[in-house]
Amino acid sequence: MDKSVLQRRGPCKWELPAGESRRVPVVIFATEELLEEMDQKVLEQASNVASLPGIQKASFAMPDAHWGYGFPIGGVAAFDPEEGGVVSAGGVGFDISCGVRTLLTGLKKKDLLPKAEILADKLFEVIPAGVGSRGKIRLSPKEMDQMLLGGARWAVEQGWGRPEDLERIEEKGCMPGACPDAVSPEAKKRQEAEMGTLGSGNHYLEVQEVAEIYDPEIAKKFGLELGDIVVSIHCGSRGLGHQIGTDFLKKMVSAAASYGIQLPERELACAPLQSPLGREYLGAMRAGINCALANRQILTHLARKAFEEIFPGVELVLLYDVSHNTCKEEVHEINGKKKRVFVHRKGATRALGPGHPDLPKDLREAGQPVLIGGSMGTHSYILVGTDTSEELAFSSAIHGAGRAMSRHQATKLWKGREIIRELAERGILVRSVSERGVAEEAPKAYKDVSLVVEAAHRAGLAKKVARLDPLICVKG
DNA sequence: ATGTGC
Repeated sequence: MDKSVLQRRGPCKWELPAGESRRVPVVIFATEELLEEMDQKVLEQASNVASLPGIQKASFAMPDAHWGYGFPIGGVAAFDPEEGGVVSAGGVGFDISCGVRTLLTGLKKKDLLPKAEILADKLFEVIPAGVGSRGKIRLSPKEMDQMLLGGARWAVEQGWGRPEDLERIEEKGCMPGACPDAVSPEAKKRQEAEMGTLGSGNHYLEVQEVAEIYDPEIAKKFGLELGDIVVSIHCGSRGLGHQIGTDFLKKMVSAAASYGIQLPERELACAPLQSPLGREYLGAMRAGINCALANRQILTHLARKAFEEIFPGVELVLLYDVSHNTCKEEVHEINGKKKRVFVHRKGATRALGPGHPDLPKDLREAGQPVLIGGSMGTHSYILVGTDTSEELAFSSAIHGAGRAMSRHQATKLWKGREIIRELAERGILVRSVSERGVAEEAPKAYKDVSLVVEAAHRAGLAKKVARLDPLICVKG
């Protein structure tokens, strides 16, 4: 990125002032090094977002930001409905409520290693993965609507989990305000057999080791010790979320003119929060959030079954579940005034600081666990929300590394089989339905997640707690 | 990300 137009506001904070068509400044959080590597498109896209009606405070880009559809991935933007604020399908992303959850197992690495191969095989057997993968669950139209209304709470009621899991999920596992009627029949049809499936791309289920602890006090509160084995699941709302995105993008493109919104480009398609289309999208998107929460809950149930077979009596306890593709109604202090705004986080994680009332009681003092998924064969991180992130970026932080090259480029450079062998030599067992998928997800096809974590930590967006290293990776 | 796109 050409940083000559930016003003430095701190060691990890850069600003493009409001002006031209920008109603608010663009704020990029990054080290100088990450900023220089960042795609110029991030600044263009964040600047376009800054021109949308009703935007509050600033158009933000996180240290892991990269070029996305309309809004940058790693973008955060809040809109006030009273000031003509908008909601945008491209501002949420196609994989609605894609996110990460991490489960504690109580096992140590030495317990796991003798059974790692057999556990990898078992997990791969019970977790359907890959493009278009189908699970064992079939939802009738009535059940589909109940799932879209109830999220992970619905899944637990069906027997796929425990009530205490819900305490450790945003919105207690059920996003209010979902409207199944706003979800197209086609979207529902695509999801009929996809509950409890992992999908493809960078979605995974990993068995990981707590490899380093940076904040012993918080780690203890999270139940994390060095050498502990944890399970992380990264996936989203599958075909349903994707179809909702597709459907509403189309609707928002054709409606923008009728709402008198000047779009700097078509991909920024949006609708006023107070318009019928805006409300309809919010209802559908919230249903998509519930679909993702239910999906991760069912995958958790499947992982528990696999673990029970290999390690009888072992209990998988949910540490936390975060979403990183959402638009949520929240109260934030803006210019000294508490306001009700709609915060788009696209490839950005909510990161509530210590004491926030929305946190479960036993985590409130510590702050929200912020789960940062790595890519296959690389580190993942657990961070915690800070006191400063509310003021900095509506309590938001990074979500992961982000790609460094295209899928196509990656498949030219590597063969899946070789990647699997190299990872096995490093003690990482990969199970995947697609060798090409493995090549596309090669560790070096991604940016170094450690650098973006360091930048988020230094910027004050979230604080480092622990690093996780993969041992088993189940992929699509 | 996606019943992948060129």
